[in-house]
Amino acid sequence: MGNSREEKRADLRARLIAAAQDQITQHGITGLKARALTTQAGCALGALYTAFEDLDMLILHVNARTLARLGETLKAALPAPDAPPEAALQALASAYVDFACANRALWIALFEHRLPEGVEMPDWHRKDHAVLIEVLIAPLHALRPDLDEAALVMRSRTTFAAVHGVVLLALQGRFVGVPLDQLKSEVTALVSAMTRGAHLGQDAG
Amino acid sequence: MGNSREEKRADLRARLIAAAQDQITQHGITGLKARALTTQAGCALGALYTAFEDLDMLILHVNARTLARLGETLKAALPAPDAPPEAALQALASAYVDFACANRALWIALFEHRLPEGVEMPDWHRKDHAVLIEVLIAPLHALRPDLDEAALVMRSRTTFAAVHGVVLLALQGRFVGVPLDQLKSEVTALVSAMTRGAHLGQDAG
DNA sequence: GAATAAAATGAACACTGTTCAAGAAAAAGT
DNA sequence: ACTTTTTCTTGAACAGTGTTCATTTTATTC
Repeated sequence: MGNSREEKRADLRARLIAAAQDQITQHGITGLKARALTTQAGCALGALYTAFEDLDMLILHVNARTLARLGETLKAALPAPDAPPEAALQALASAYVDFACANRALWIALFEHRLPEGVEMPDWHRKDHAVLIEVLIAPLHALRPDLDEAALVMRSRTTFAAVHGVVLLALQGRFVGVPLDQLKSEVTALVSAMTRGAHLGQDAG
Repeated sequence: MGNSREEKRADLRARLIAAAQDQITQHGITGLKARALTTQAGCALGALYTAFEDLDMLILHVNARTLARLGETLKAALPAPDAPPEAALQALASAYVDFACANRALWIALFEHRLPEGVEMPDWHRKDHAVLIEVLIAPLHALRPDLDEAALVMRSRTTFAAVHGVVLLALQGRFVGVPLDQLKSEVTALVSAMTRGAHLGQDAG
């Protein structure tokens, strides 16, 4: 049995990720503490640092899993490819709101967690974020066939960020945020306006 | 001289707020440390807690000043009241982007700072956030005269949050954020689309 | 100018994330 | 099967937080 070492190590990492996900779900990202985490995972405090570089990297693994789930949710929400682009964008926005509400603390962790100053995000995690915008390119292309690939990528980021901003301020409970019971209708209205406006206008991309 | 006490106390508070603002500007909100702060303010560590309840409340005072400056910037950017609403919204968005870029760390502090779980924002600071949305009501009313006051307030929050989301992800340097050199053009395009779409459509408010 | 009240001080405390010498466990050698 | 060597695991100790509070210093009052 040459893989007992690796098996144990993989098991420890999995237990730590699961415990971290549970702690974030229960107490938010600021409530994630190394001691409570390792106790729940059934290992010693120091074991955390044999499995991951530090707490930040563990959080990145939790975020990677959340992003993967979110990506699948968005893809599942896409209507048929020949559906009108408005329908696709509304379905994606609706699925995004639903996911954020149903996975509140984990979703907020995606955007509130910040690496220490000077620490760059590792490459393996950068790509995980692409799921947020890649599904937008096809409907936006249908809406704006005049834009080239680069402009479409930019417009995807902007479109995502606009919807994201509304959801974020609402779920953070900010004073200027929309109340939760009006979040879906406001997002629908925003996507509706953006879609009609984009359809209509041919601004400088 | 009965006011020597109060004068000193007010001076200490002012020095602490100024030092905190400077520290946040230089090192971000996570780089604000009680010891460095009090050293720069020229007082003892414990003096901080005679002037403010805790560090969080001091940050709220810094944020209040930032919001006041931002509010004046937005009001100064407003065109004449009879200007077309598109022009007003574009001017406000442009001023918002400029302010965020020119006061990056202080602006980010407005939205990245979170009170400890269970601590509610004090009343005196809640109202400070209103400047972000109150300037939007008039142009949105011109754009959508069919909406009542409550719906206009909601639409103001949503419109603000949409622009805010694009600026936030860009200035945080998130992977899905728009690059800084394209931020203004993308925000312009977003406001343009939202404006035309709102002008056109009469969705359920 | 003494007595009293108020405020400033910084060492000490409680709680973080992280490290590392010491011990336990596994693998290799004979 | 037992020893040796390597590897991994452990949790006490460390460095860095925000916050408190007995003590000292300062301001006000009589």
